[in-house]
Amino acid sequence: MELTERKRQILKVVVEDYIRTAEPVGSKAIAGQMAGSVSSATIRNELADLVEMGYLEQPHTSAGRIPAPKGYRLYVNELMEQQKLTLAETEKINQALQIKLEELDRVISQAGRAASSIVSYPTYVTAASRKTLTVRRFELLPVDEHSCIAVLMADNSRVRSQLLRLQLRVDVEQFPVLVNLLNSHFTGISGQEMNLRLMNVADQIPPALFLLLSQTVGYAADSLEDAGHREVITSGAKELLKLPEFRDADKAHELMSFLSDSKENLPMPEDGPMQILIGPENVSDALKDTSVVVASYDIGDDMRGLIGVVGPTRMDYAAVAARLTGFAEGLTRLFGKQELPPKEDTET
Amino acid sequence: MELTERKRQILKVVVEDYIRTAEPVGSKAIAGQMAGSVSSATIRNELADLVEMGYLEQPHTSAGRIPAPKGYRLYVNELMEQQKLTLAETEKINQALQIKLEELDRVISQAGRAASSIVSYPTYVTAASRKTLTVRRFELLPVDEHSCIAVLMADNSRVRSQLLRLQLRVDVEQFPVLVNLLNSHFTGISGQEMNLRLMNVADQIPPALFLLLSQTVGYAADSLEDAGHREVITSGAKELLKLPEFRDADKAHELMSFLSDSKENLPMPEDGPMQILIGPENVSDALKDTSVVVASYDIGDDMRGLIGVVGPTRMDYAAVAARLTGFAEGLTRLFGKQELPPKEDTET
DNA sequence: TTTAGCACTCAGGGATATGGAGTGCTAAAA
DNA sequence: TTTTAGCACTCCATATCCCTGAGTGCTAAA
Repeated sequence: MELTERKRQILKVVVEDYIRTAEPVGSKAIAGQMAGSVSSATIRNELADLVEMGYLEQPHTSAGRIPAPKGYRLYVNELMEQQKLTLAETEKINQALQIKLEELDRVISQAGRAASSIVSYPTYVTAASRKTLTVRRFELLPVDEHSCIAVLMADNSRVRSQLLRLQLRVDVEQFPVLVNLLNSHFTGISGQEMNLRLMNVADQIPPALFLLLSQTVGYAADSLEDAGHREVITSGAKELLKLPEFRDADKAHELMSFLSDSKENLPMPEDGPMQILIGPENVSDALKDTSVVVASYDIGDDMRGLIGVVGPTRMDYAAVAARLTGFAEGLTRLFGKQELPPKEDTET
Repeated sequence: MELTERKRQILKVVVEDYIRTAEPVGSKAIAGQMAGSVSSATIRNELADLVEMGYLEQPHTSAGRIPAPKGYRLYVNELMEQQKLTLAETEKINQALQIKLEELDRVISQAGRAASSIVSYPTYVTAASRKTLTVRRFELLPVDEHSCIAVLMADNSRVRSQLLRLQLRVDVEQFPVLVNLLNSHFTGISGQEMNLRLMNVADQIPPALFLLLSQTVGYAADSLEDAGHREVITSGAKELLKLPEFRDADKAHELMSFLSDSKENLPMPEDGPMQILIGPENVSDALKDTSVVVASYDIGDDMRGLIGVVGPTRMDYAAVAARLTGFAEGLTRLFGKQELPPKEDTET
């Protein structure tokens, strides 16, 4: 059977109506919205065809039709009109992005919350490095005879520091030696490699120094791993409760547990700036009845972040996609504006 | 009317039964649990008295009784038996506390999640400094001509660092001068005072230096404020959905919004190691129908943290109190074990 | 190919029974 | 004076039934 232009029109109306009302839509309502060009009886014939072709579903005889996943897919791919953000919405997004730049992960989590409040669905955010991070520079600052501060700067210009406890006493004059060693042999390599090289120098320097060295390297390796790690932050799960499809507490609980526990399983598509996953297209079972819209944004320094929205299959794809894209662009701009990850001074 | 011992017994049975089942409890059931010493008719007389005295309530004629807030209060104050944790539970708590010590706020949020999973109610956690923090030591490490790293160590031994961008070129030789100035004039004082002193030195040093100085001081002041700030982290809100009293999505949504938005209003009692707030005893309207159990724990360095549990008025006070106390003690131990906030090395 | 008409289906909602848990009260027993 | 058994009464919860209205599928005419 052929998918005529009229069928497509009808499908579009059904999807958009159902997105709005969450109620099955009937032939009469469709006829009304199609400017009276055809009668409801004709629509009914078309609807029957669309059901047969798998684009629509019927909860029971004598109910209206609701879109099937295949119908949503067609809608998203071909029927959906690019929605433009109103000035007010753009404004709102930009306002939400007036984040004081601090720790990267804080920005991420704030961004998630802001996004969630804008699309009013739960969101998840993540930032992942595209290439493995390395340390660009080490520094060790003696504090007292029991401790010193290790400072390291990654090759994405992020700085971390940590107080280290000295297991064995280390002479202050030895510090420059150690720092030299670190900077000459442990920069520009991955955490694993660091640990390997550590073995090589084990018997070439005194034990006290080696202990401190391995502490520092251990800290560095951990930091790198941490920064490269795909931490996922979810927010706004409570928005689910507003939706009629999650008024059932059990369902809501199930999805919320999934969102807060098994974050590794959240969709992380690699291709393109935006992707929409509809119902059963999701791999995770918990998401089989929901749809996910994911957009990616660029952080400087070869990092790439993802920001996703989880909602019912009947979510307003056009609106969410537009807002999310706007948001991702905003984030890219935000991070692009300054290569270094520093703060903006509040006053002075 | 007098509150006889038997009335107290009955009250206790009612509270505990209701906590377990969330259903009004009737005279017959009570008689059964009181080892048959009296008949249900007698119980009924007593129940009527207890209602009159305000300890119990009756949803409607011909229903069983449920505890009134006053009844819970008496139960918590006098009737409740100190519950001892089983070995398995202690074990579970200790296991949950095997947290790798990293950033303090991460520990806090992890602790919250762990606690929530143990008591299966939503929790909130916070850490607040008892006295104002100050910087003990400053350090500035030149990176290149556009940037340098500021490292500062607070008087609670926590170390933070940040890449600073140089607005004006600063000669490398000037760095020690600046560090000296910082360490001699800006240590041991609060953030506000720092900004004041900044004014005083404004015209005594070259502009380039002053700019960097004020950047550093600004960063320090921010960090101190941040650390002293009462950030509240909530977790486990989804647990609410399991409870019959929150099967109504609207109610659940309301409370969850409160938990995630208006964190400042969460109860922060100052007295004693533990406190229980029952229903209307809560100040916030959103908590009028819920109870809160809060325990405090000691972080070293004059810091004090709070960990609270939010649940229905019918929550199992004895169990929650015991677990929460255990948890708070565990946290105190955890922080006490090592004055310095550093990590334990994972390997080597 | 489209439309009007008509019989048919089914979910949702309101009204109406019915069962059962639990009470309050009274009068007798301890 | 306190406790207990007995009994009538209350009221929620559940099930049942019926009805309405929206919506369909089909047929026959335009």
